[in-house]
Amino acid sequence: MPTRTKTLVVIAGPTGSGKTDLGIAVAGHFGSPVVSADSRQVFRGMPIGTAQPDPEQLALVRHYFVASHDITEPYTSGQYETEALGLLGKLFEKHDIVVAVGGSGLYIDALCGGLDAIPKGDPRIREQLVARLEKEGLQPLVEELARLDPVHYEKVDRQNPNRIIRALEVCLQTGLPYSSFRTGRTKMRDFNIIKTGTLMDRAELYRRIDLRVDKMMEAGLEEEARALYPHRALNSLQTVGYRELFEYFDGRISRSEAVELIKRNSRRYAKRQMTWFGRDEEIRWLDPLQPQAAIEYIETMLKKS
RNA sequence: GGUGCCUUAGCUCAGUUGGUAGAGCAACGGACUGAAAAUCCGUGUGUCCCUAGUUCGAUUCUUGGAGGCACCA
Repeated sequence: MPTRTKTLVVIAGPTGSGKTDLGIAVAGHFGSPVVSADSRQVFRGMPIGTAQPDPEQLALVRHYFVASHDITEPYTSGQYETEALGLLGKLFEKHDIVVAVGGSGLYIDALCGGLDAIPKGDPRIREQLVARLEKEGLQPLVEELARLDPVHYEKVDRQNPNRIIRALEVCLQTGLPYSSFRTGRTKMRDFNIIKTGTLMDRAELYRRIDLRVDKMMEAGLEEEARALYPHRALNSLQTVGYRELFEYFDGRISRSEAVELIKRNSRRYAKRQMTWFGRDEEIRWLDPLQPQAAIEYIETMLKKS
């Protein structure tokens, strides 16, 4: 096995926990760029609601996958794996250390361990399945999956339309069961990975989230959302902070209700992130407000490898 | 000061003809392989304001108190 001299430092964690600042402190210290692993910050036109690093922060450290894609592009975790891996190859030509910062657990897993080579869904097949779901309900689709892929049928969450449709579209498209693509193996990367996460007291995190939503509103989130309203059906806008404001624009809820819902949904999102990252035993949990301690930990790990 | 009503989960409240209680929201736990800030599953977390009675048994009835609201002074 070749000696791996390059290292990816991962900073994961829930929304609002201080990943961006910590990432900049760490990357700044090592003279590294930051590769974002965030399924919403990749998009252009939504800087406030997705809490992208601001221009000042972007001037300090080079960032990738921030405002890099158009909202009309149906972005996926698989595409992210390919693009981020390609980019890392280039970045490692000039840097020994690259920092990945992000809250999308699936994206981080795709980057660190890889996704299986399962075909991306054909949009037409997906459309048909969604239409059937709306007309016939979930049950017929579940039964079809039981026929086409009894193995996956046993394991899958049969009440989750997204999972059923995804598995079915692969079966229909390839003529092979979805489960036959699942290897259960993690891909070996040709770089070292130091995985860290931002750990924060729950009450403190929620306070910060609530405060940040108020600041987003002051910074013009409403106007940002209004400009995106025509695109509200896009997947990129199925996003906390926008959906709630769209409801307000539609007259379904008041402005202050929208703000409260954004806070609540951000808290729930943070909780889901904590559940995801909590089961990753490779993550070393660090205090995001102590960048110096984080840097020391990373340096210790670098010496070991 | 007087009269009436109220006090039950984090919040708003329901309820128990006396057998220690339940809704909504909030919250909490979990799942997750190309939609993942998405999607889905699960869970009541409680000095029933305090006190003394009546009672086998009081959150429920009675006495006294505390706090709140309304009206009358």
